[in-house]
Amino acid sequence: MPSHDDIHDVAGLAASLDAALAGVLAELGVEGPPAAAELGVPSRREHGDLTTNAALVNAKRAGRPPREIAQALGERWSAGPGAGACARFEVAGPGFLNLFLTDAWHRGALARMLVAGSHYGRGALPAERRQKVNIEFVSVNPTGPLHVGHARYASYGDALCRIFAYAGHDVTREFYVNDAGTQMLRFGQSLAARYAQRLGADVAVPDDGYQGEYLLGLADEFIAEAGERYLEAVAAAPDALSLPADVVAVFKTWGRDAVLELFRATLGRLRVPFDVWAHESALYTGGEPYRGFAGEVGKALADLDAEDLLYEHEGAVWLKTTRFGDDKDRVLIRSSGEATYFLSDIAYHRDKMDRGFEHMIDIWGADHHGYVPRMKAAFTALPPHQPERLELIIGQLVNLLEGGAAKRMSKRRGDIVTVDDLVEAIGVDAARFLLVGRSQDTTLELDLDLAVEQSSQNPVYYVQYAHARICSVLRTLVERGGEGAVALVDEVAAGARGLPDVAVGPEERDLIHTLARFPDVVLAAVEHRAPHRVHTYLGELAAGFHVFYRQCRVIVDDPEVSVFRVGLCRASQRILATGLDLLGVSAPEQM
RNA sequence: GCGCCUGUAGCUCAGUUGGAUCAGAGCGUCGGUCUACGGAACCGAAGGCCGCAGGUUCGAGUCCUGCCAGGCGCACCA
Repeated sequence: MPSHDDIHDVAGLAASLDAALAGVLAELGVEGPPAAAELGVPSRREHGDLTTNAALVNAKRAGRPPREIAQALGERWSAGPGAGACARFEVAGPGFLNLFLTDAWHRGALARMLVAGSHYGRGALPAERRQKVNIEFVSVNPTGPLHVGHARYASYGDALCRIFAYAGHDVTREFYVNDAGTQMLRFGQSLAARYAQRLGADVAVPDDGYQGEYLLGLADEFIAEAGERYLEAVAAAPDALSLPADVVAVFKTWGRDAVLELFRATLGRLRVPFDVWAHESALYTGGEPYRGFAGEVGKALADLDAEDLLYEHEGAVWLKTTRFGDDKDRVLIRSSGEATYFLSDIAYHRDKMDRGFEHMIDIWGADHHGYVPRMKAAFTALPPHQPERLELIIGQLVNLLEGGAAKRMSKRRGDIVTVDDLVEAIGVDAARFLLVGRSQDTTLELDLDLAVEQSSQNPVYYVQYAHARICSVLRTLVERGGEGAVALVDEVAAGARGLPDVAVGPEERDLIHTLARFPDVVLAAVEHRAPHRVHTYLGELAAGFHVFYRQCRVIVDDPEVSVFRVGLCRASQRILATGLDLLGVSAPEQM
C-alpha cells in the first residue's frame, strides 16, 4: 500500500529529491546512479523540516564542492517536483541541504496519514524484499513453568513477528518442543516418583531430576485422571531411574501434554500466539529407517551421508562440521546408539527448509551461543547449502535482582520466578513494554521489587495515557456538539477532501514530523531485528503529542483550526495504537 | 586460554547502522506552569573525558587495533 509517488510522505519526497539529484549529476557529466543519501528529520528546528546529506555523499564522485551541489540540488528540486512543497531551502555546514516545507505540504502529509489510518506504514517493505519467514522462539523443553527469562524471548520474538508481518513479510511463528532425550526422561521419572509419593509409596525423585513443587500439582492432576493404575508398577522399581521404559513413557507423555497446556495458557495471557508447535519426538517417526533412524532424522542422515560428511569414531557417528568453520567435529549418534540433540536439531532445520521457508530465524538465549557455529555448519552442510537462509539471533539474558542482590534461578531446584508471577505482579502491558524496551544485545536488569513498586510509573502508561487522552478529547468534542469536525476528518480519511487551509504552528509541525517517521521506524525495526526501536519511538511520539496538546487547544471556536487539530489527534491516536499493538501492548480508551 | 555480548548522567537505557551543538530520554533530586479539551501532563536546573590508549578521514559515541572491566559460553547435556 505504500505509494512512493506522492511527495506528501517522506519516501515520496525522497524519491523526488533523488530524481532531481540525478539531473544535477547528469549535468555535471557523472555516470551512473547517485550514491544513496539520507533524508531525515533533523533534531533542531533551525535545520528545517527535512534535511539531506545527498550533496555530501556525492561530492567526491562529482568532483565539485558539496555546498555547490547542494545549492544546485535545492534550486532544481524547488523549481521542479518540490514546487508546491518547498517554502525555501538552505545550504548548511559542510554541504547539508535543509528543506523548509510549506504548510500545504504538512497538511497534505497529515491527510495522507489519515487516509492510511491504522495501516500507516503497513507493507512498508518493498515487494521484492518480502519473504516467507519462519521465526522460532521460546522453544523450551516442556518440563516446567516458563520463567522471566523466557518472557523476554517470548516478548521479543512476538514483537518481531508482529513487526515483520506488518512490514510485509509472510510470517510463521513456531515453537520447537524438545520432547525427546534425557531431560524428558528425567522429567518422566520425576513425575512418576511424585505420583507414587502422593499415593503413599516411597519413591525418591532422582538427584538430577526435577525437584520443583509444581510436579506435585501435576501428580495430583494425573491421579485425578488415571487413579492408582500405575502405582504398583512404579513402586515395584528400586528407584525412579530404573523404571521400565513403557511406564516412564506414560508419565513423560502425559506430563509433556500437561506442561504444554500450561505453556499455551501462560503465553496466551502474555499475548504470544504460535502457529506451529513442532515436536522433536515427531522427527523420529515415519518413512524407511536410515542408519536405524526413521522420519526426518533418517532423511537428514541420508542427506549428510550423500555429501560424504559422516564418519565413525570410537563407536559414535560424527559430522564433519569443521569443514564449515566449526572448532571440532560433532557427534550425531552416540556410542550408545542414541541420537544427540544436535542430530534432531539438524533434522528439524532440514524439515523447515522442506516446508518452503525462504528465511529462517531462530531466537536463542545467550547461554546457547556456543552452539551457533555447529548449527551454522550443519545447515551449510545440508542441501541446498545456503547458510544465509538461517539467521541465529542471540538474545542476552535477564539478570534478576531481588533485594538488590542477584538471584539465580534453577528450574530443577524449582527456584524460579515465573512468567505468571511477573504478569500477576505488574500486568501484561507493563511487563511486555518493559521486556521489549531494551536492545536484545544487552543484558536486561530486572529488579522485581522495583518493578512492582514502580509499575504505576512504567513508561508504558505515559504512552497509553497519550492515547487515552486523545480518546477523551474526541469524546468531549462530540459531547459539546463538535460532530461536524469529526465528520469532516472522516471525509478526509475517506479521501474525499483535503484538510482546511490553516496555518501550521511549530508544535503541530513537530508532531507531523514525528508521525511521518513511523514507516521508517517500522522498517528500521525489521532491518535491525530491533522491536525496541518501536518502543523508543512511541515514547517520543507520546511526548510530541503531549507538547502539542499543552500548547494547542483542539476544541476552539474557529472550525477550520478545530478540524485540522482533530485530524492531528486522530492520526496520533491511530499510530499510537498501531505501535503499541506491534509490541503486544493494549491501547486503552480510558485509564 | 579461546569465542560471543556489553561498558554513555546517581540508577535503567536510547543514540536512525560515519553527520551539523551529538552529549540524549525516563526514573531519582531541586525549582517552576494551567481557575479552559484528562496534572499519569508541560517547562527549567543540577548531573557525563561516551571504560582506557592509539588509528582510519572533511567529520568517530558510532568503524579498525590493543588493553581494562563485567556477563555468557567452550560435552557422546539440552
